[in-house]
Amino acid sequence: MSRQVLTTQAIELDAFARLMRAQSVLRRELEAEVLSPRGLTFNDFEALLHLAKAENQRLRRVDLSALLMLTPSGVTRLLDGLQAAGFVENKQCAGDARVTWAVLTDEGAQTLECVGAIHTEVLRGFFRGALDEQDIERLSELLEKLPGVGSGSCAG
Amino acid sequence: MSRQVLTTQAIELDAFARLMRAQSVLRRELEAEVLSPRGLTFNDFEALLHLAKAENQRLRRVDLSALLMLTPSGVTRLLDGLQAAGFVENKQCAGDARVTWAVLTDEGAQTLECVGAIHTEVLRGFFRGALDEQDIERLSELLEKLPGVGSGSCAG
DNA sequence: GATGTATCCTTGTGTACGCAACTAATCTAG
DNA sequence: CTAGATTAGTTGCGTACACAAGGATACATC
Repeated sequence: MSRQVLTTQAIELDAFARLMRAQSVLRRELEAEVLSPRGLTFNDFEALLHLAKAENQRLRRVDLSALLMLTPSGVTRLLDGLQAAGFVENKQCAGDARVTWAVLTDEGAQTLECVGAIHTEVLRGFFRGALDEQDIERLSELLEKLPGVGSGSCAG
Repeated sequence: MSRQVLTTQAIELDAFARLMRAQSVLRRELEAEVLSPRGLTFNDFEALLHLAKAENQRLRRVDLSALLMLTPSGVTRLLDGLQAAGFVENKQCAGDARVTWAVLTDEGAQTLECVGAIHTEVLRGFFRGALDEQDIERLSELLEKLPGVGSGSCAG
C-alpha cells in the first residue's frame, strides 16, 4: 500500500538533483584521485587556484571568503593550514592595517602547478567521457547564467 | 611584476568552476531560505526526499548512503537526528537481520510536503530567473550524461 | 578632534561528516 | 557443519566548517 507522497515533479527539481549529484561525484573523484593523496582538501586547492589567478598572486581574506563561499572564520582556519604547509604567506597591507594579504609562495605555486596538471587531466576525463566539446561549452554557458555564478557576482 | 602562474585554460576548468559555484550558491540559498529556519540540514531534506520517493517510503541505510553520497557512519548520524525529530523510524527487515529500514513517518511526510513546496518555489525562482524552460531541460539533460549522475548509477 | 558605524579578521564553541576499527549477520566452499 | 569472505551497520576519533562574539582599524558626521 504505497501512498504517493510526492506529487509535484517540476523539471527544476530534476535539474537541481542532478546539479547536486554532479558536484558530489566530481568533488569526490577529485578528492580521492588528486587531492587527498597529496594532503590537500578541496578548498585548499581552490584557494591556491584563486590566489594563482589573482593579481600578484595575493588576495584579501574577505575576497577569498567570497570566492570560496566560506565564512571569514573558515578562511582563517583554511589559511592556517596553507601557511603551516608553506604554500601561503601573510603580508600586511600598506594602506589598510585591517587587511592581511594571503600571498601564494613559490612552493605553493609549484605544488599547484603539479597538482593542477593532474586535476585538469581528471577533469578532462570526467567531462570528455560523457560529452563532446560543444556540449561541455553549452553546459558551461548555461551554468554561467545562473544567479551568483556568472562574472557579475564577484571580483574576478 | 606579476608572474603568470597558471597557463592552462581548458574549457573543462571553466565548466568545473561554474558547476561547483552553482552548487554552492543554490545550496546556500536553500539552506538560508528554506531549511535552516525549519531546523533541517541539506542532507536531512534530501534524505526525506529520497525516502518519500522510495517504495513504501523506506530505504536501507546502505542505499541512502549511495543516494546521498555519504559514508555509512554519516548516514547513521543523519538518521539519529531524523529519528529524534520524529521524521523517520527504524524497522527491522524480516528477511535479513542485518538491515534496518529507515521508514518515513507521517510526521516526516507532512514536514516534507510543507518544506518541499517552498523548496520547489525557491528552486523555480532560481532557475527561471536566469533560464527559460528549454534551457533548464537542456541543462538537466547535459548534467544527466555526466558519469555517476544518470539513472544508471544508483537505485532509483 | 570626538563619536558612531562599517569593515576586516580572529577566537571560542558546536556540529556534520570522513576514516578506521569493530560487531553481527549472511553467503559461499569444502 | 565449519571456515572464510562479504555485506550492513555502529562507535571513537579527528577535522572542516558555521555561528556568535569580540577586537582592531577605517570612515563619516558632528
